[in-house]
Order: sequence, then C-alpha cells, then structure tokens
Amino acid sequence: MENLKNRVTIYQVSKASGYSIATVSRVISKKSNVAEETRLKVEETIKRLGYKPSALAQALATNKSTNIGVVIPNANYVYIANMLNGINEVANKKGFVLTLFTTAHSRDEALLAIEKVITTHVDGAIIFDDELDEEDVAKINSYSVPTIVVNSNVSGERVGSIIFSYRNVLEKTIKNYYEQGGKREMTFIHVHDSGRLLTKCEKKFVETHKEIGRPYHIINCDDSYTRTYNDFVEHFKTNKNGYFIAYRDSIAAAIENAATDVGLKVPQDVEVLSLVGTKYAHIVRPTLSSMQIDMQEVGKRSMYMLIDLINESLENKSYKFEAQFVKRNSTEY
Amino acid sequence: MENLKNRVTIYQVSKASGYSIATVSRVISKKSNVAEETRLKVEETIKRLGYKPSALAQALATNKSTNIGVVIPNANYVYIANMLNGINEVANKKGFVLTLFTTAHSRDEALLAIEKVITTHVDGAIIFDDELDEEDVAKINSYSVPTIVVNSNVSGERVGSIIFSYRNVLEKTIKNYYEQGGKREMTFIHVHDSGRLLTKCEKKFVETHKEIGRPYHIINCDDSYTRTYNDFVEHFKTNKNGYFIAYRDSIAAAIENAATDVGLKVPQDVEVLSLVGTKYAHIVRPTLSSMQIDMQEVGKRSMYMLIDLINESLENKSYKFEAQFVKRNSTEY
DNA sequence: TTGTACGCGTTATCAT
DNA sequence: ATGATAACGCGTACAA
Repeated sequence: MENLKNRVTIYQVSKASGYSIATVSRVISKKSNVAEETRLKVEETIKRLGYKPSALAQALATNKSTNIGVVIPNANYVYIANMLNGINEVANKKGFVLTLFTTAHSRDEALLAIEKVITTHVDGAIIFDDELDEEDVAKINSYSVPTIVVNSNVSGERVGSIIFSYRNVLEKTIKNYYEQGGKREMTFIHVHDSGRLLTKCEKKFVETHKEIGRPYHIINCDDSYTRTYNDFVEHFKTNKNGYFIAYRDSIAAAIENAATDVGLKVPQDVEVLSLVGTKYAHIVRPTLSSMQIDMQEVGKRSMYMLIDLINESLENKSYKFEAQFVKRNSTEY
Repeated sequence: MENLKNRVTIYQVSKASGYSIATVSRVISKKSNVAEETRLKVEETIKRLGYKPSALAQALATNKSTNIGVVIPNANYVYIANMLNGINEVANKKGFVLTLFTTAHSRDEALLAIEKVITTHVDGAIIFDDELDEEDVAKINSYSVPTIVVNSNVSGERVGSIIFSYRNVLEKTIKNYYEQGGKREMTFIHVHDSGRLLTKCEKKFVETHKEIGRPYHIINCDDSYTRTYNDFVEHFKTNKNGYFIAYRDSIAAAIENAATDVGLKVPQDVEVLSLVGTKYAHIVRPTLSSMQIDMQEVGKRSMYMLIDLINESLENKSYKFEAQFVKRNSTEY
C-alpha cells in the first residue's frame, strides 16, 4: 500500500520550471508550438526531477491507452508462446504494449477474460480462444473495441478474423496415405476439452474415413507428455503397429518415443503425425511429420491486422492460414 | 481513432438509476453501507446499460492499477515462456493482470523497458533480464515500484531478488565426470550476448578446469538450432568425439542430433550437457543430461514474493534456486 | 508562444 | 444511507 507515492507529476515540473502545465504538456508530447528556449528549460527540469508522465492519466485524457489486450489459453504450449512472441514483436515496433488475459479452456473463463478486456480500456484486442462463440464476440463488438479473433470465423463492425485451414490438408494427407499404399489403420488421439480446432480435425478425420470406407479408431488421451508416453508403452505391448494423429508435437513425440522404447520401429511399425507442428517436430527423432502453421507469423499478422483495424483501414477482414503438410520421418508417405 | 466512443460511464448509470454517482460507486466496490433495495436497483441498471467500470479511471483515483509489469527478453525460448506462465498463474489467482515489456538482450533496451514500466503505473514489476546492473535497479527503486529481480543479486528498499545457482552444480558435475573416469575434453559452447548467466557458467567452467589442470575448449556458436546443427555436422566430420556444454535444450539437441546423424554414438562418442533444461530434455533422444531449474516454479515464486513486497510483508528479500544435475542418456556420468 | 480552465471516469471525504 | 465535490495526472480548446 502507499506505493507510487512520491510520483513526480506534471504540476511539479510546471512549478519548478516556471511554466504552465500546458506548456509542459506540449513539451512532453513534442508539439512544435513551443519556443526552443523554454523547451530546453522544461526538458532540463524534467530530467532533473526525474519526471515520467503517467500513462494512466494520459490514457484517461486522450481515450487511448497504447495497450493491446491478448486473450490466450493459459496452457504452456510452445505454439502459443510462439504466437505471443509474434504479436509482441510487431506491437512493440508500433509502440504498443501487451496486456495478458488467460483462459483455462472453458467458455466461462473466456467470457470473463472478455469482460476484463473491456474494463481494462485497451485500444484493441487479439483473442485466441477456441471456446468463443459468435455471440461472445458480438459482445466485444458492442463495446466497439477493435478485435482480431484467431481461429474462429466471426465477423462484426470492428472485428477481423484469422482462420486456420487444417481440414483440407488433413483430408488430402489421409487419402494420399492410402493411395500411396499405406496399410495401417489410423487412430485419432482425442483429447478432452482441447478446443474447436481439434474437434473439427477429428470430425474431418471421421468423415474422410467414412467417405473412402476405411476403418479408423479414436483413442482418448491425456494432454500430457508423460501420461501419454506411459499409456502408449502399455498400448504397444499388445498392439505392434498403428498410425496415430496427435494434436501437438509433445503428444506425438510421446507416442513415437513409447514405440521406439518398446522396440518398435518408426515409421516401419508405428507412424505418427502431429497436427500443430512447431520447431520441435524436426528436433525430436525420428523427425515428426506434421501439419505446419507458423504461429509466430500468425501472431505478427494478427497484430498488423489489428493496427489497421484500429486505424480503420483494414481492407480484408479475414485472413486464412493454410496448414502445410510436411513429411518427415515419422510417416511413410 | 474514436474507438471506445460509446463507453457507458458511471454518470449514465447514476442518471438512469436515479442515484448519485457516489452511491453507484459504492455498489461497484461492494461497500456495505448501501441499502439492499438501492443496491438491487443500481445493479439492475448496470446490467441493463452494460456498464463496465474503467480500470483506468479507477487506477488513477486509487493509485492502484492491479497491473504487474513483466520484463523479459523477447527471445522465443521455452524456459522464458514457462516462467511467464508461472507468473501469470499466480497473478491471475491474486487478481492481477500482466503487462509485458520485452528487451532484446541489450542494456539499452532493458533501460527503456524500465522507463516504460515506471510510466505504465504498474503496482509492481518482475524483471528477468541478464543485462541489468545494480544501478539500473536503483532507478526503479527510486520510483518506489516494488520489484522482484530474477537472476541478479541486487537489493534495495522495495526490491527483492531471486538468484539461480548453477555454478556449484556445474563445478561438481565437471569434477565428478573426471573422477568417475570421464576421458573426453570438455567444450563450452559460447554464445555471444546470451547474458550474464551463461557468462558466469563459462567462467566457472574455465576456473574449474584450471583448478584441476585439465584441458578445455570454448567454441563460438549461434543461438539457433539449425545453424548449430549444421556447424556440428561439419565439426563431427573431423572430430569424432567430445563433451559439449550448451546453454539450452535446443542447442544441446542440435549437437546430439548432428552427432547421431553423422554416425557417432551419444554418449559413447559424444557427450552433451544442457545448462537450462526444460521438459524437452526428456523428449529428445537420447534424453539430455541437464541442469534443471523449474522455471514455472521460479515464475510462481517471484509473483508470490512480489505480492508480499507490495503488501510490505516480504520477509526474505532473496531466494535462491539451486540447479539440480539430472543425469540422463547424453552423458556417461 | 504561453496560460486558464475544463474534461476524462473513478474514489473518497465530508456533509446531510 | 445518500449526495456534493474535491482529488487523481494529464490533454486541449480557447483565450490572451
């Protein structure tokens, strides 16, 4: 308590320099209509007193914080960190600062985060959360805070969106596998509450298999490397082969490590595909075949779009990132 | 421009409900001295109008922002993301929100970040930056914003610190290696501008070797998986063995992958040790022997300490995280 | 070029 | 229990 007590204010600079707060304010905001001599004097006292303008008061007065709200799941995933990094990179370059709001993969948390975003008075927001509905975004919209929604195809006056396209590649990859002569039955790793993206992929996985009349499997799994690893060590004691599609690198790596460690060969016995590939896909061995979307690029792009949206100069309100299938050594085709 | 225009203010709630703004304010802050009936009425109009208090105005009035500034390098490292995650977890639980300030491994950037932290009016700050000096921290101190400095042993009135102890373990690990009969000459991977921690470790590495009279090497390296991998593929064409100490998992993995890919055996021919281990140390193969500090725990601890500091109830201003050597399969001992 | 005074949206003090 | 009103620190018409 009583922190920030002895903050130097513009009043003190005004008094100490002998000029009015208006003049001091002009010096701070680097306006041109101030005499060189007084500017120097004011700047001197600013330095001498160690004055730093309060971003809070500035924001309240101008109705602009230079603050961007970022809503992301609090899961400690590499691809989320990558996206955050991309956002931050261009935000900083453009003079914005990021405020973090995290959700725990539940819709209530996401709604709460949105509330907070509104109260926090940010200039704009980037939302990456699977659980959000269109009506939820409408809410933000009604408060007219410019928003980019990632991985959710929504729209609105002050809303732009970035969508991921995994399903086409997934379908192609599956079909191609069988056409090339792939013989293993595929298993989709189902993770409870892992968001809309995974759900959509699973649906496409099922549809594709039904369409071509191939058997398929779905296994429930924990979203944890260690538990998945243990589960699959057990699994591979009785099942000596399979083709597994996992949500992200860690999980995919858990499966191929389990296979390798019980003496099976990847990809000769067991094949593994990672849906959301990061750089770890080519660090683990065998390297993971994966669907790649450069999340850092996604972050950058969303921030650029948001800035345009804030300036009311965003032309295309929607941007699509198409996932690329990168064949590495964990699959045959 | 003109964003946030139609924000509903406390005035409008006051007018619409028929009560004064003072009463509305009391309802918002859940004060007890307000009649049940009026409370309900006010809450109803708040809901009806969709009123959300402005955190900005609240902060200005109360001199409390519920905002924590976090200064971290903008490098996209897993261990940084882990720490951020830890900080965020307890911050949220305690009703704080995180504002991010990133630096690019230069002292100037770090100083700039500090400036920003001060202007941003945060309730407290957590600084994780290798480049910072004591005098820099003194600066923050003079503005009396409670601060926890990670990986830097500084002190001050409103400053706490968390320090990492790698050097003791490093020394022990090195000595133990030779005592157990390790025969390879060790090489320290030097990365330019990678901060004080690495520098200290390197120094200890050299000291230890001089003390026991063993030959050692230092190699310059890029802080990039791919380039390091390529460099070492070249390296291993002529050098068929070695013991390498790398800063973090990615770099260590690059070395062991390079070795493996040119046909060398880890750890029989080439041994690798990772200084800052993350969970990827046990995902890559062979699993990486590493120095472990749970960065998520570091994050949590710093946030807890900061809260105590803010409440002026922090007893021990310094906390030490001792790194643990975890022997896995990339080293013999 | 410089200064006065009001507004930004709250909280808090003091009356009533 | 409720209501005026002065802060909080700054920007900015409007005047001078």
